[in-house]
Amino acid sequence: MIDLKYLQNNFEEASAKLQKKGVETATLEKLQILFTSLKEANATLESMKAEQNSMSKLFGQYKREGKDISELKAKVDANKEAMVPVQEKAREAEEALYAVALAIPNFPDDSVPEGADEEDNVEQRRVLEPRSFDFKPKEHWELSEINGWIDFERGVKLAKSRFAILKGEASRLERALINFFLDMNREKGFEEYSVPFINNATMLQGTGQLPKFGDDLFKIEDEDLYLIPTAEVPLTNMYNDEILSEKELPLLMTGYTPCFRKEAGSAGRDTRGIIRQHQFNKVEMVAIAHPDKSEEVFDLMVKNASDILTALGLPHRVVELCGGDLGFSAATTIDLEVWLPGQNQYREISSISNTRDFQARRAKIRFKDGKKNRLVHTLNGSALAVGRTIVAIMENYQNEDGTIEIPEVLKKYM
RNA sequence: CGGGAGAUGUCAGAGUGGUCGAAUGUGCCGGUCUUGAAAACCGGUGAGGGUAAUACCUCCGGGGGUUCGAAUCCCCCUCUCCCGGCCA
Repeated sequence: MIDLKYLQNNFEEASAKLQKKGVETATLEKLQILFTSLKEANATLESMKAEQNSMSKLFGQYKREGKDISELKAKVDANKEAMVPVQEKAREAEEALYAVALAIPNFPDDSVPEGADEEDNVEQRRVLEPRSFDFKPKEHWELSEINGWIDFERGVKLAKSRFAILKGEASRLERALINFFLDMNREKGFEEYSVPFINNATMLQGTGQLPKFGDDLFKIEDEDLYLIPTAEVPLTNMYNDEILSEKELPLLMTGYTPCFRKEAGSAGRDTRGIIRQHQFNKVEMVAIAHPDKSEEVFDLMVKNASDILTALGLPHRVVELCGGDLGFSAATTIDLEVWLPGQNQYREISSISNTRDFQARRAKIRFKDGKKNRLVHTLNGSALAVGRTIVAIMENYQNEDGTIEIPEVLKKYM
């Protein structure tokens, strides 16, 4: 959630920032009005409560002294009755405020480039030269057919469209990649965790998926539980509603989980192959950092993800997302896009974001800064998306006959 | 899933209608003592809102109720522990 006090005191600046993300000023004006009316309602209610409290104290005193309480009782009853509508108003004001506030995206950093969509993202650098082929490289789903690696039909039979089965060497490659990623992350100081793949609504709200993006989640029937769309949710929320000590920061975490996404808005995109599935595996990095240090943690995470791709010999580019392409919770995001010769384009394989204090405010993650409690910064990034790495290996390591070489660093894992 | 017990500050744990945001111990921070450390002793130390700062308001698992007044009484829910059932 954004800082409402900041919005109130610096309205022009705040609304200019959010314009980068396409939030209309009218929405923010509405939010500001709701915030003001909540404060007013609370002020009225609290003074009435104060009066009620002090009269109640008197009540006890009168009784002890054997005084007549009938007049006091009449006053206290009247005040109590008068409080009912005020209380209702305050409750409504709060509900109305949070309904709007929780749907406002994070402020982008000042450094974030202007732009409407991915067309306006800014390429920072390329790593590794794409290999030149003396034959026409195939797409991964064609290669899958030749090697019998992916069973799309039976995946659909088991669940529905956009579910697939990996077979034999492909399945072992997947397992090898997960281990390789976890080992690389651990070497950089990320502690490994194995977490629940189902989280409750409070946690989903903490990281920003709820309430606005409930349609993208698989919900467990009759339970307050959801399949996680990313390990960012459990890893970040491990510290939900906690106060950390400054010396334990930064907390660097990594974990492998499957990710479940309805992707309600993606009909028709990447329908062929395993680029976009309802279930995919991912190894995630999450960091909880001191607000003054989150920048360097962010750089570490970007470097780590890029180093993993380099170790695998996969050409990629580093792209800074523009305001319009930035996710809901992110203040700044770097995407790593891997080269897919079959598709003849770069495709996202990792997304690394600093959410600043946006998730921390929602999830109430703080640390002791001397005597005061301050919000931490939370960061997350893939290292890496496993399914898309398989696609990248297939397309980059293919031979003319359609067979696929296994990258050197993975051989000891298979 | 059935039976029983419970949920209070970092943790342990007292508190059964007003004097309780809450004893005591522990942890943590600061100090005295010490060459230094430990021990001992002294002081400080929950969270959120509100304010220029006070005042003030809210929070004793969550929600509702009784009462002038609820950590304390009543109802519902969740979770934890023990016993049994089932089970990787």
